[in-house]
Amino acid sequence: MIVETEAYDGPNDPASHAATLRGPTKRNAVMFGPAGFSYVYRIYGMHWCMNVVTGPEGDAGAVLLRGLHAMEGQEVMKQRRGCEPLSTGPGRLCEALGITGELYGHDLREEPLRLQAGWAVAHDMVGISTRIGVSAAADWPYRFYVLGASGVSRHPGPTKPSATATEGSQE
DNA sequence: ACTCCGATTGTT
DNA sequence: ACAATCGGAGTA
Repeated sequence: MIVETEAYDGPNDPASHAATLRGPTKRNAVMFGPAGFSYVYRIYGMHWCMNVVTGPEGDAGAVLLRGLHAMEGQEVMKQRRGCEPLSTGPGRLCEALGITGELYGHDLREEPLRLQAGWAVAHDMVGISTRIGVSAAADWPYRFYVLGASGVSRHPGPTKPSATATEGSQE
């Protein structure tokens, strides 16, 4: 169950891998395609991160998967990870699920990796904060997470005091 | 061809 | 606070 995500709004978003580019590159090409496909990329030369492409074709929107609450398969996940936590954070999440670059552009309606509808989450259970690890558009409140859920990388929000962004404390 | 640095994680 | 580690993107 996905409990933490971050939104990236393509060319409109300075923090997106599709920002400021005239068009698709080899890496971000899948984001310009239809929704429901996976955008997997390598970060810091060692970790994989996965996005779900969103929006109509040509929009290059994507949602980064940052936190997962395992409901089953913990044993396999633990075997892949080798240690805890299992799927807290985008890199760990991919390692726990065995997601690699081979799944770039994968149709998430098909095996071996499918995205299925979960349960509605009440508004007062959704925390909002700035995105983690991004320097551009650092004040955009595009991170969403389930309050108190296990699998969320960080509950408080931004490390910096800023607090200009909407926090999960209210609403 | 060359340099810079990142949507991270784990250790010091 | 800092290292690990490498390919994408920008510059020459």
